Amino acid sequence: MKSKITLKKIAKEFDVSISTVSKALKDSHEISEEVKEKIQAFAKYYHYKPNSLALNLRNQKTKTIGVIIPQIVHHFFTKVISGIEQVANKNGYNVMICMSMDSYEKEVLNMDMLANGVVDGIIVSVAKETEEKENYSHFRDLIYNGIPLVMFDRVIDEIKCSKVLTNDLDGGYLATKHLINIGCKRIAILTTPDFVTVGNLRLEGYKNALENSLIPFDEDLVLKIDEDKNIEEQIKTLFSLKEPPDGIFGVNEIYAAYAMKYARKQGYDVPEDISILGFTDGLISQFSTPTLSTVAQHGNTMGQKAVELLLNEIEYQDTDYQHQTKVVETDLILRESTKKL
Amino acid sequence: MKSKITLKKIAKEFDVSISTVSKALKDSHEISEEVKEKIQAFAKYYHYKPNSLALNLRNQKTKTIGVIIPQIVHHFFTKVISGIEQVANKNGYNVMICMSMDSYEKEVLNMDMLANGVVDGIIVSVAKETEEKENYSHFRDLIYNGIPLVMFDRVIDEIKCSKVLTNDLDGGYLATKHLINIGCKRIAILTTPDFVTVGNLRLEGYKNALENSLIPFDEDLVLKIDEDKNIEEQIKTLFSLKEPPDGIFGVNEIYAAYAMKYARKQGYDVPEDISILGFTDGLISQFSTPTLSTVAQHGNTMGQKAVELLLNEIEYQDTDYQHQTKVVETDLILRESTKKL
DNA sequence: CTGTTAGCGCATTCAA
DNA sequence: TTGAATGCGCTAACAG
Repeated sequence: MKSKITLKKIAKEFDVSISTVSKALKDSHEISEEVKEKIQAFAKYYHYKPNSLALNLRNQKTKTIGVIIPQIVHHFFTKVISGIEQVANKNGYNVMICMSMDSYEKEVLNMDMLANGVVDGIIVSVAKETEEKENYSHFRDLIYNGIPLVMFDRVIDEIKCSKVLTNDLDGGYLATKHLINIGCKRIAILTTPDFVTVGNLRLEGYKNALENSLIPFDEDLVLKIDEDKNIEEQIKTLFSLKEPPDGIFGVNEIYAAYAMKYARKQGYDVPEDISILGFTDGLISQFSTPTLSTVAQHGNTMGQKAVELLLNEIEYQDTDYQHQTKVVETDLILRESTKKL
Repeated sequence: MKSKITLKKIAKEFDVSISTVSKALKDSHEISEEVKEKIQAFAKYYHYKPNSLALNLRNQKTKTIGVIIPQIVHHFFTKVISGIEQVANKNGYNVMICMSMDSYEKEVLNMDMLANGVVDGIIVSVAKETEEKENYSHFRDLIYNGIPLVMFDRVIDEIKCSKVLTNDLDGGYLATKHLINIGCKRIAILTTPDFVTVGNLRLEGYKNALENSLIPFDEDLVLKIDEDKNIEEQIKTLFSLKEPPDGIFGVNEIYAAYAMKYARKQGYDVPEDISILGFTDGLISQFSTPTLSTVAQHGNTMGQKAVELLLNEIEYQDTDYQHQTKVVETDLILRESTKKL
């Protein structure tokens, strides 16, 4: 293995000091043309590149931002990351992605690792387990240590930092309202357990829409999916009701897809007998049959905004910068799984 | 902003030397119990964590591995990354993910950045543009500089490094053979442009299967998709043939899904009139209607193997370690889009 | 025009 | 038992 070329080695080669080399490579006017030329030529020939670690240590910054997401196998997060990459790169920053796998412990480990000088700032979408445990001290530590933090999508209200979120309340409302408008009378919602904030907000939006249309809320139509158990089995209960639903709102596309699959298997026609609406515009929605109407979440935009906020904080680190919360609106994308108006 | 606590600060606090603190925190026997105790307590209270940059610089290693993938919005890559994370973490390594966006330039930039001391080794799946340009000097430089490199899925034969690949040839064969077995007479293939190796290999497998069954190869049934153009339009040509296909093999699940969508729109019954088979077992395959039969690619396993190979190389860096090539076999997953045997 | 020195944060060898 | 010195690779202020 050839070890990398360093200033020191170049210096030895020409029998000059390290700083001479450093300056020569920066094309400093302090150095004679002659020396500069030969040093530059030599460096180029050997593909000299300053060692990032040394630079980072010296400058006390790394020009990279860390991202911690629960799962990468989710289309939404994948879109967010693309958005993050785009604007980070444009601003000369690199991106380091870590996964918490929705585990509190892994989230803490990743944060610790990133916080120790590895990145200039961190973007997080909180792990489910962290939301469940409500143990947020690692975020507080981070902020206390002066490392800029931006949360997106799954955020913690109590933590004071910039945030980017989907208008989940509104999204839930939009979805439900649309189902009502096309004539659904019994609208079920497939949502997450209570501790998942975004699920809760979408549920709130659902309730608001019902109330707004004077439709009584029926507890039986709320199904909180436990992902550790068989999802189909859980959906079954909905269709076993005395009065089964004629409309279903799934708070993510997987739930909606499962519901649609089950309904069709039971002989329901979608959307004639039952309309189904999802959340997040992923590939499943586009390729399922019938294609799935859904509330689009604009993951790309969220990622972009998150970086913008973070870079602001990184630059204004000393002055007292005001934390901001950006809300990204949702859109209804109507496809085949819901009846036409 | 409170700046992070360092050995220096602790040293000043107790009016001892930095090295004393360093040793105390390592519970060295050289330091008196008394001093150790108070220093450790202090460090704990202030959440002291050694600065990674400094450690890395000193140790000349970072305990992180870099991954460069073309796109993150692909289910396959997402699975690979999960596999990589799993075994990397288990071995105390962190993972840094970069995207080349299938661009040669971004691939080079990312590699340069990772190579400058940021990571101990790199795992790559080559960008399309790089395959097209056949410009591989950045890989050679990397190897020349002694940085371990492992390629997966989209690999370059000429570059000498460890590799993990899907048995694309066999996968293509399996898929085609199955279509033949269930009675398809005119089997079309939806593949990539020539320069994409994996597409080519799957096409080879397709040809082999035809030959093996004494079915003449028909150029008209080979459609090389240009992703920059409208995909549906391109698929249309296949169905406008005098003798349209009764079986379609798509070299990835998107192509297969598009084909199925189009066929159904034209009134074909899948699988009665036409059988469709994809490659890569992603979400689309599972949730489309009918569900898509496919050649499973085991992305997770590939990721795991890639890290294993890389870690080997990192450890045996000085000795002359033999590069290995691991082939991950494919499996046929039969669902509803192909006729039963 | 060139070199010396100091420092970023840490670990380690050697000296006291 | 403690500390001073050295080095990882680099830059920048300051001397010469």
